[in-house]
Amino acid sequence: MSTRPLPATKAPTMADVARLASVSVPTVSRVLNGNVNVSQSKRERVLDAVKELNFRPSFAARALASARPEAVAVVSGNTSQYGYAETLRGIENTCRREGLSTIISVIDSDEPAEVDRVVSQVLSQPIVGVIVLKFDPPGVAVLDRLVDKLPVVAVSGLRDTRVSQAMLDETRAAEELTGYLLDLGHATVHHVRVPPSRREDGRTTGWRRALRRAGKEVPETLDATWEPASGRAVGRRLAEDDGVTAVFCGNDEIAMGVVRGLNDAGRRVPEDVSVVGFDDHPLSELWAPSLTTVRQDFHGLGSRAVQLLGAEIEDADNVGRLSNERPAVVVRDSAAPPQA
Amino acid sequence: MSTRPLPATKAPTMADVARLASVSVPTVSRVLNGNVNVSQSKRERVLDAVKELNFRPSFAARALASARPEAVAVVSGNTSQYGYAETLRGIENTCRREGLSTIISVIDSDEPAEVDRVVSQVLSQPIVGVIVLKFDPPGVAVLDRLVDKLPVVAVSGLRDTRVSQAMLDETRAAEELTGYLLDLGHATVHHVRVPPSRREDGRTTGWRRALRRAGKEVPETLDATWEPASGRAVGRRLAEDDGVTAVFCGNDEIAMGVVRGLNDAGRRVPEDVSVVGFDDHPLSELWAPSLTTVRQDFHGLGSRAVQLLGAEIEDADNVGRLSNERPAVVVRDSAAPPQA
DNA sequence: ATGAAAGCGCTAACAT
DNA sequence: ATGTTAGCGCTTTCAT
Repeated sequence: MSTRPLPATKAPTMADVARLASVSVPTVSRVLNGNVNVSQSKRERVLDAVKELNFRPSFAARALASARPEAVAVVSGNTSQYGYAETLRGIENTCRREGLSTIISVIDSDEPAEVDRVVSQVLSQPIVGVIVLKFDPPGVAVLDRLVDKLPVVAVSGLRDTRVSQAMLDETRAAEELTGYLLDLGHATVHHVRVPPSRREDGRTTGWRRALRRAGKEVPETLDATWEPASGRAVGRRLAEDDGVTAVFCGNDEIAMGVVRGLNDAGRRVPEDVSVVGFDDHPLSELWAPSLTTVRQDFHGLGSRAVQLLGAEIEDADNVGRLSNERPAVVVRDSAAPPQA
Repeated sequence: MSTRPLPATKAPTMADVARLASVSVPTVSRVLNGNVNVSQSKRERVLDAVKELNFRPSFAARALASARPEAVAVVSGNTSQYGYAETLRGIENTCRREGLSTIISVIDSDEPAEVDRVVSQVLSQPIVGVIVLKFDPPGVAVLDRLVDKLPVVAVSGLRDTRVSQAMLDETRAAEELTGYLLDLGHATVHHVRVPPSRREDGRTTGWRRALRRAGKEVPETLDATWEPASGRAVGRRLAEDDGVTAVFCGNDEIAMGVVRGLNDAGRRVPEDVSVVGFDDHPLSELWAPSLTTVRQDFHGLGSRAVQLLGAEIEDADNVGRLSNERPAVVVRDSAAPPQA
């Protein structure tokens, strides 16, 4: 029952299969790689032997001998974050459909040692290319080191001309969302930032642009961390300022925190102040009030990244391509016209 | 700028390094694998050559030649789920500290073809062992196929005697949480289940046990999906029954949905009905009312799984071990004594 | 259609 | 301390 076939009987090799089927090793290889010229009888014997021995080809040996890698590496930051996780799923699904494995390397910080470790790990693997989720500084750092070494596709919200890139046009979406708030009649829109990947996020840029274009005052930005609770503190602070009637948050989780902080201080949403988020987190619709936000198709984003990588590999000139898509504003209940 | 060194110049091999440093290949290998007997001068020449050529050892070749794998495979279901993602992070971090890579295989369904694919992918990799997240049927199916083939550690809430296992004692925790509700004075506690991995979840078992032990009536269970929105529908349904004063939900996201559904129907939480969840999701504290729940240390769970795997590899007798931990009830605002 | 031979890039004996 | 020789498990010529 709970005993184990002692020293984990060594995995069978192709030679074992060949012996059992009384054929040569290359014949086994031919059978397993589908296609070509093998007589029906031998094919069957081989298949039987494979089944009997429960043979699995060694990924390492295959990669080494064929020099034709069949995996793509993905470098990602915090995988618990909703957007990351969904994008990863999109990449994984699409790769699978293309017959590629995905090897995920997680990177937490942009310290040189960490970046080194990840770069090494990626480059030492038999891969066709890399997809870097560069929403954050570690991602950016890794990308910088990988560019021009092998096919790389970046996934992010900001354009980077050195590589092919799958994007969600955060800037335009943020501009649109801010515009929506302004159209509702708000005098200006305050902005709570999530930790930016470079100098400035697309979300912040879009917000600023919308305000400028409308000739509105551009208030100081407030900063949140990735912790939803940090939004709550910001919400309380915001509640102290009567001039605040509309707040655009860097993501939905922060928005939820801000709503809560505002409520703590006795301000109602959306009656006293409108709050909008970004991402369309699965809980946004359930939140009270349900959150007006921007829907981002992260899963599709991952798919597009894989397709870009495929194109780049097929044709080496297919580099520096852009696959862009504008996220859609989702109007729900957390934003309303300002009260007289 | 945006051009690429044409046909991606072939990666340098150890032989290239050896040539450039005027030493033999094994010497390069010795330098790179740390330790032993290499003269200072040669070591330096090798290191310089490595740097100049930007050499990275091939993972495949190394695995093949040394037959000493340095990766662990992780089989996981839906990685967007909070608990999965956190456990994965724990595994990843701990493996990294042990110098192991992690290879993640995602499995969505328990269809035989899918299970086959994942099993093949896992077994063809040069790995020391597998960690299976068996919270759901696909995980269970994979585990069944992998047992006795190589070191396997299961991660879940229910005991499985065939393998080593890192657990969170959901049953006891659920019992405790239900007991807490009963102690508050509720006549009984209703239960909304999340999709179970086997016949019955530990959460459900613990709930039932607590009711039985207190001599209370055991109401019919209600079912939710993994979608938080499904909880909302359940909440509305629950609101129709005046006998419902306390609800234990299979996870926090469902609990949030249930609260919302109850509110939709005009019932207040916790005044009219108490609602508790499970997991201590990052948003639970922010929810209004903040959710009474059970904190699960998923990150630690992942760590423990890796340690178990380590122990099993060191000593083949170290099989079938159990690393258990009881999650802690977190009292917040969504549960209160029944009114009148 | 099939087998023999060579070799992928590395590590592990074995010499010296 | 260092080089030489094998070989990991597979794929790929190249014969036949």
